[in-house]
Amino acid sequence: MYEQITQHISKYIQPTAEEIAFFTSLLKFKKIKKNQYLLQQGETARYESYVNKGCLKAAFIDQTGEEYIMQFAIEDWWITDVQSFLNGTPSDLEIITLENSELLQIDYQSLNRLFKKYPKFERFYRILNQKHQISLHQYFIGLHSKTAKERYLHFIKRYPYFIHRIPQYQIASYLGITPEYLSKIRRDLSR
Amino acid sequence: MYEQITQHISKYIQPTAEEIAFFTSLLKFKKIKKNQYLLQQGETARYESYVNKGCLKAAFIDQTGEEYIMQFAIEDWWITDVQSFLNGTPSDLEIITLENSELLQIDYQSLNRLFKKYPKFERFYRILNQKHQISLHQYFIGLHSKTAKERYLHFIKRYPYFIHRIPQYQIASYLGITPEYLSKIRRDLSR
DNA sequence: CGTCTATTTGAATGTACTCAAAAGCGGTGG
DNA sequence: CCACCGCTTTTGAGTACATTCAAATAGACG
Repeated sequence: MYEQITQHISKYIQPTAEEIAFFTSLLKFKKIKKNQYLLQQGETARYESYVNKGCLKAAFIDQTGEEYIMQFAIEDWWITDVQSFLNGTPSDLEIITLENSELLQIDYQSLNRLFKKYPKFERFYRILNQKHQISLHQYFIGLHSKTAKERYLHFIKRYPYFIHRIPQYQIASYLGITPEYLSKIRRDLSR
Repeated sequence: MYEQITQHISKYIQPTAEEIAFFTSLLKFKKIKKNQYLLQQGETARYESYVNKGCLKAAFIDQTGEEYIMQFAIEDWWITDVQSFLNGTPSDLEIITLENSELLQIDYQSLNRLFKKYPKFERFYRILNQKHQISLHQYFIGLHSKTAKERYLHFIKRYPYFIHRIPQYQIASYLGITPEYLSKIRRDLSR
C-alpha cells in the first residue's frame, strides 16, 4: 500500500527505513467512491490527501452556485484546501472524487509531530509546496492566454492524459468557459 | 536595517539572537530606483527579495509582448520567480520596481546553508511558501469571478491600500483586462 | 431498450476588446 | 508662473469573443 508514496517521497528527500515507517504510521487509508465529497465548502480541511489511485477535483463555488474548478488530482498528486488545512478556517473549496479513489491522508497534528520528530520532512513539504506553487503559476499563465481556444490547446498539450479521463464540461469549468463554448471550440479545431 | 525583517520572521518562528545574526549576515541590501528591472525574463532568479521599503510587480510577458501582472509586493512581502529561483532555470517572469525601493536579498546557496545550520528556518520558509500559495489561491478565485467588475470590486476590497499606490493600467493588467475597460467599469460604478 | 447524463447545435445577447482620439495631470524648463 | 511634454485615464464607435437559453443528438449504464 505504501510503495508508491515511499517512492514519491524518495524523489525529494532520502528518508531512512525508520523515518518511512513513522511517516506511514501516520497515514490513514481511505477508499472513496466516485462523485463523493471529500470536503464540502464550509467544512475544515482536516487532511492533506495523497492520491494513490483515482481522480479528484477541487472547486470553488460562488454565491450563484457556479462552480470553478481550480485543480484536478490524479495518482501521485496531493490535494487539499491549503488555506483551510493550515489555518483551520472553513474551506472555500470543495473536493469531489471523479472516479473511485484510494487516498492516503495525513492530518495537521500528525504532520506537525512528523516535522518535530524528523525535520527532514519539513524540507519535503516545503519542496512539495513550492512545486504546487509552480503549477499554480503555470495555470495562471494558461488562464491568461487571450482566447479560450488558446487555453484549451495549452491544456491538452500540458495534460494530455486528462482528456480521456475527465468529462468535457469539467474541463470547461477548469478553463473558465461554458461547456457549450468548449464544444464549439473543438468543432472549429477539428476542421 | 534589520528590525523589520527580524520582526517578520519572529511572527512565524522563535529564533535566538545568534540565529538572527547568522540569518541577517546572509542578506544583501539593495537600493533600487523606480521602474528598474530586478529580474528580466530569461535571466535566472538568483535571489529571493524581502521588501523593506517600496513596491514591485512580477509579470509574465507572452509571445506578443503582452504583460500579465501576477503579483504586487510592498513592505513586508517577498518576491521572486519561485520556479527560476528553485530550479535555476530561466525565468518566465520579470520583476520591476514601481517605486524607489529597498530590498533585503538572500541567494539560493545562502538559503541552503541557513537550512543546514538552523533547520528552524526550513520551517519559516515552508510557512512562507504556504502563505504565498494561499494568496495565489485567493487570486485565482478572484480571477474566476464572472465579470471584470466583480474582479475589480474584489480587488479593491482585498487590497484597498494598492489603489492609491499603483497606476490603474497596472491594476487592469493584474485583473486581466484592458485599461480602457477598467476605466469604463469605474465610470459605471460611480453612478 | 429506456433512462439519465453529457455533448453538440443554433440564434440572440452581452461582455470585453481594438483602435483612435480627447482630456487630465504632473513635472520641467523657459 | 505658465507652457509644453510625456504619460495615464477617459470616451466612443465598431467588432469579436463568449454566454445564455432551448432543443436536438449522442453515449453510458442498468
